[in-house]
Amino acid sequence: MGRPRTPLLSKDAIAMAALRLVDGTGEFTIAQVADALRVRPSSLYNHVSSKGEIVEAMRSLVFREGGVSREGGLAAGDSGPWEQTVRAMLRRYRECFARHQRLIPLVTAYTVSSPEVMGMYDELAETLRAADVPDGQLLDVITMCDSVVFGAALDLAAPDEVWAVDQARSPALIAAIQQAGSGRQRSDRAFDLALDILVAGIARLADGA
Amino acid sequence: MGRPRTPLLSKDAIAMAALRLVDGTGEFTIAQVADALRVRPSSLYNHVSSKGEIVEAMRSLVFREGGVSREGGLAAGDSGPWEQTVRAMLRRYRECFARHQRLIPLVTAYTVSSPEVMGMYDELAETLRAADVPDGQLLDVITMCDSVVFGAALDLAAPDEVWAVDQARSPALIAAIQQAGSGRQRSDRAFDLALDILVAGIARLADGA
DNA sequence: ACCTGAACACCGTTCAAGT
DNA sequence: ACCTGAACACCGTTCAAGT
Repeated sequence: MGRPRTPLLSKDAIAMAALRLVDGTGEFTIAQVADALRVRPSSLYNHVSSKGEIVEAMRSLVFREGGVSREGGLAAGDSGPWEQTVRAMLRRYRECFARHQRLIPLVTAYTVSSPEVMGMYDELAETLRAADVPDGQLLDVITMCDSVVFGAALDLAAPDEVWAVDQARSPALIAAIQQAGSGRQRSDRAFDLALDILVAGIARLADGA
Repeated sequence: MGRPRTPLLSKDAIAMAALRLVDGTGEFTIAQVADALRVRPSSLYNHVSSKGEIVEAMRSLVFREGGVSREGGLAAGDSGPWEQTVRAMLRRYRECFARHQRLIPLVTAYTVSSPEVMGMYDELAETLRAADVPDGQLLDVITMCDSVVFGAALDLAAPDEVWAVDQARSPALIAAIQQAGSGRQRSDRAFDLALDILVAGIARLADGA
């Protein structure tokens, strides 16, 4: 066939096709992506150099789609109360992956931080510093925020049977599971509670406790 | 060759060989495991039914090795202050994976909960209930503990370059990165801080705040 | 510059055949 | 019951050949 007059592929097009596959099945294959784009597998290598690069492209795509990389109305310069800023940022961060839950295990495998994520950390750092968190603990707090967001996202991706009653043996855990709601609602509520605890903890640090 | 008089393989032997590979390279292959055990790839299928089952076997092995599944001196019946019990449990949980950091992304892919992990959640639930955390929030708190532990373990597994100064653009983040120590120490300190925040937050819940 | 077709080394898994 | 050898369908990746 030779070269087409206008390119059939692009990195973003590849990422979008792969993301659609991951959303649907939790996995993707070079051959499947090529099929979806009506192209031969080897053609992809004119635009990406490995399967891992496609994963990175998907991560970047998801962040751009969620508006995390943009300098939006919640940027560091915002003069509002830092609690609300932090809550909004972490919520937005989690929301990105809430829409693409099955991507989470894939990006967890590589912990490379794309520029989009770094921009998010920059914002968070500015906000926390403005809230008087000591420099020496800034990175630790950010690490915990990251853990909570990623944990919440993973929790969101997990099938409902994670908390299977029949596996639990203690009365306390059985009661807890029975009180809990269904998948998405429970996960959202758990995240809200985590944000409460996080913000309260940060406030204590800022007060020099 | 035919059947040997005494079996050459067992599930645990396979898991141990695979774990050694993962510890060394972050990956494992059926062929590699077979080679390490001086056996043919197809032989493994007399003891496990898939590659995924080997991952599960590794998870189980790591927990047994770390003593998480045992009913140890820190069991639910312990009458000491709940803060210390919670701290010790989560620390022990994280420690399991600290010794096998590269296993983390693999077990994160499947979120199946083995009996060993469930036993850990049972203990945690009993402790938190005894500490007067309301039933309705028990599972949310457990979810957050899980997030923090897994996040800390992932953080431990990540290469040092996660927080690459040259990627950061804000003064606050650059300062934070420069103040932070090296890999293991920083990660340990971050986890300690997370435990502080976690325990303080739980205490607030228990007080009915 | 960009798509193709053929080829490469490797992958996980199955199963009849051996003892 | 348990290891083997051969086979299967598939995998990611490379590269000379085409336009």
